[in-house]
Amino acid sequence: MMATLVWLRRDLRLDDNPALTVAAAHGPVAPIFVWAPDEEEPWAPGAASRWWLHQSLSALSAELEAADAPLRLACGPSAEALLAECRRTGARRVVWNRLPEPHLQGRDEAVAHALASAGIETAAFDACTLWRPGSIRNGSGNGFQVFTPFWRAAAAIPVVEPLPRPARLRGVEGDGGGMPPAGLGLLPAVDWAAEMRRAWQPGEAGALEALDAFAAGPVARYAADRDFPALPGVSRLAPHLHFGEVSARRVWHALCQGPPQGAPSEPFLRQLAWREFAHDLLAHHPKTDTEPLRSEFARFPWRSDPEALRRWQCGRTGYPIVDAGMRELWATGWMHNRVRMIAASFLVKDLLIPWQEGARWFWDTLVDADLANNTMGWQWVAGCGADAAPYFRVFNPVLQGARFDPTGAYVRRWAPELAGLPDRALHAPWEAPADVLRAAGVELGRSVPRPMVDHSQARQEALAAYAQVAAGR
DNA sequence: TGAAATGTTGGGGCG
DNA sequence: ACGCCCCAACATTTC
Repeated sequence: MMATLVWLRRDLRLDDNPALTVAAAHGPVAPIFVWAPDEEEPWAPGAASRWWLHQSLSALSAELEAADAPLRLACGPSAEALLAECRRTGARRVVWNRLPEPHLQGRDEAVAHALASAGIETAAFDACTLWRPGSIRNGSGNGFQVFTPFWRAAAAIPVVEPLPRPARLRGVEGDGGGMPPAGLGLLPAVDWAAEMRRAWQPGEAGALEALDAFAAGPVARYAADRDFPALPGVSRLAPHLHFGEVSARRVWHALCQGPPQGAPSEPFLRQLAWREFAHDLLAHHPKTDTEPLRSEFARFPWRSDPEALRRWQCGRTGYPIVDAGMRELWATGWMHNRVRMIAASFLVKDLLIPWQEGARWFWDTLVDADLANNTMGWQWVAGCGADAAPYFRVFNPVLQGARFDPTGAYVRRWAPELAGLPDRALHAPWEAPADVLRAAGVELGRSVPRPMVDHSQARQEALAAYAQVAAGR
């Protein structure tokens, strides 16, 4: 029987994988992943994403090997690699699950066209989001600009039941022994990933373990614990979802039987819906990855300050909660969401550096870097996006630290040079008496940087800059 | 999914 | 006893 190629991209799972399921129902399956970063510009995977992708492909490769349908790895261009694989296996059909990003649609259409021209049948499926892209509409048929009404409309639409993993896969006769994941060159030349290996288990098994662990406890306390970065209060599913190691539909149904509104897990389901909202927004406004959704922000008086950007990136701003967050990001490829908001607000509102610079840094360093989420998050913080935080909503890094890391456990973990300070001094060491600093071994301006800006002054300047934009509206 | 400034209220010290 | 002031606590407004 003729084999079907399954073109895997960010659906690196066997569970709830429509393309794989359809292929398996037809006969032999030849799964293939094509590494073609040029085709994803300007958003080719960043360094942290490449590390994750390598691990995830290794896991999937082992899984598919054991299932008797070995994964083929190839380098782009995608169309050429797929055509070559069709020739090699004798396949006459290629199936895949759609990617949501607007800037990738042209590539996928071109691939489909190239395959069709060669007489190859193709089929694509929706497997990334909870609700069919474009299906959440307001009364007048438009997309939503505000989350809450989006959520109300979405929650009324049932989420498709996830598919079980195919009972049995059959690979192509005598296949195996292709290029190993290392051949793609995704790993960094210098191994900086030790902390990442400790923090994560990429791959479908790791994703399902994370889901089970979250469902078994934290989800019930999510509303209360999610804002405290020192607590294990959040799911940490984002990178698994980004690479499709578990489907959003699987997560939804694992945490929700019956209607979402009123369910104990509703606070978390709402968070999953933010991901949907982000994808919806990006689909409707494909240029917002680089341009503000609110066009008046195009004339915002941003500063260019590479040195300040650098200090923010490496966690040397002098504000402990910001620096702890930026170092957690650098070490583990992830940052707690509460801290993302604080750190992002600091870059945009205290330093007046364009949100695009922050988005680019997150893109390169986050293992869960996702264009829709990243774009929406940064525009939200900057106040120029949908459902945006009004620009005057400026986070005070000292108050936020004291409120959400009251014991200092988070700051002490990621900024250990401050660990000896008493809780009270931890979030504003420059205000501590000299003897307290000495006792803690803290030398302001040496072991610990002084705050690079005065927050209350920076806030005034941010408000003035905003007034300038608002005036011209 | 803010924070600061400003306004209001009420208790207590005190002349 | 009474009015005055101070200020904490809370509410509202403003940025």
